[in-house]
Amino acid sequence: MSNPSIFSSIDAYIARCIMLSEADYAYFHSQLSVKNYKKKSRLLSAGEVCTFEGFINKGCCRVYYLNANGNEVDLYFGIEEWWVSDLASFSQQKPSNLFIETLEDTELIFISYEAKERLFKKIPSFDRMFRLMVQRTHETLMKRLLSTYSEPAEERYLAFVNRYPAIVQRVPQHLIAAYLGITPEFLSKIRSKLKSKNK
Amino acid sequence: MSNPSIFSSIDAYIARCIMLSEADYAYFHSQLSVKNYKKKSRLLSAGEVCTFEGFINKGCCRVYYLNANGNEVDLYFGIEEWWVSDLASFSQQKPSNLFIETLEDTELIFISYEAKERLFKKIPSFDRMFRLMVQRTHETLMKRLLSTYSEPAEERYLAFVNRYPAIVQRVPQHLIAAYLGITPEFLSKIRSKLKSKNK
DNA sequence: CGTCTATTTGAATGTACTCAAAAGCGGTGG
DNA sequence: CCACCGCTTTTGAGTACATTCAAATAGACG
Repeated sequence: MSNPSIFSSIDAYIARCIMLSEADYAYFHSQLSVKNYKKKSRLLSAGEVCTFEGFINKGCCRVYYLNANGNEVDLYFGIEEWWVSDLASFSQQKPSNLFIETLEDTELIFISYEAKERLFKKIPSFDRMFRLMVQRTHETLMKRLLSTYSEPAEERYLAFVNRYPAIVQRVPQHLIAAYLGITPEFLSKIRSKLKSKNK
Repeated sequence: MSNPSIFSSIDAYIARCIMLSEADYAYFHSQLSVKNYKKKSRLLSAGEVCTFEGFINKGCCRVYYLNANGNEVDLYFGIEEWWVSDLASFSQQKPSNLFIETLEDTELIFISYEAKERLFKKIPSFDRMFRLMVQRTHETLMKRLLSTYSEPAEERYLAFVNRYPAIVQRVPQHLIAAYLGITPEFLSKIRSKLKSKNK
């Protein structure tokens, strides 16, 4: 390893789920690769098979979908300590429907499909780690789905701001609209309404 | 086992994901329990900790959420070979936000939290099985979220009918409306519009 | 058969969208 | 350092999708 601390963030992430020996960590690191991207780099396009799960060491990405009307819908934004991937495409090695791109200069730690399989074979507790990870994502998605069906856009926006204040600072507003499933114009109107309320 | 074939459906389900020995299956079965419920039985209420994952051997259930306005939103309907649970509540042993109830007389195969942990310990490939299971659910949820943001209610209804024809037959229409995130009145209007179209 | 619940229909309303145009903001080059 | 360009955000008018409320009809079950 050129820089002994480059994996410190991902190691800390792992350590919250499972216990690994020094040797396990060394093997884990041997299966990873690190890469830097400029702002607005495309990491995945719909139609490609997603070849990686990427841990954001530094930077910001968005994962989005292009619907039949040509509108982008943002699935989520990732900052430090988030993973970006299309799990469906990656795990089944089939073409993706999603796009992933960087919103800032970004340093990613990659794990490939083959490396992940090797990891599962050599260190079975990674099965558990990734299961817990997917479970958490699942819970988040479910809550989002429920709030979409239960709350008007204004409340969903407030909940988003409240839950992801760091992301609101870093992501342009029209992308947040695309995440909330509303038009940028409408989000702007919501914001101006909220502003006049709080005065 | 009183009835040697009672687990045949769940065994077939498992076999699609992982390979198990006869002994493994025997142990697996020893960790399960089977229970029959009448129509409209409540299996879980919001506020309770979800103590089980339930595999539907026979019957039909719904998993739903009660929002702040007192409206029910259906997360999904389960028929034979589906699992019903609140994974977030179950896996973290914290109070649920969901309700689960039967829509027909239903036979469920239960696995408790402790039994599942024992299973993971004794047969680690179950970690993999449940990871794959959550991954599939994750993919389904994601598609649903995207379609909610991309398609009007009419198309979502058609997609639902197309994807789950068996469920449409068995679940009352106002619950399908609650799944689609629309009012029963509006679903009725969509249907009558579709009917006049296809004549 | 009667009761209870589910579905349909209609009118009025509201939330969010489309389209168009103006204003703001950030970066880049002269 | 300012001017300009492109992109983001705001604002407004008209429209569409979906809701609410109310009432009528149809179905299911004891």
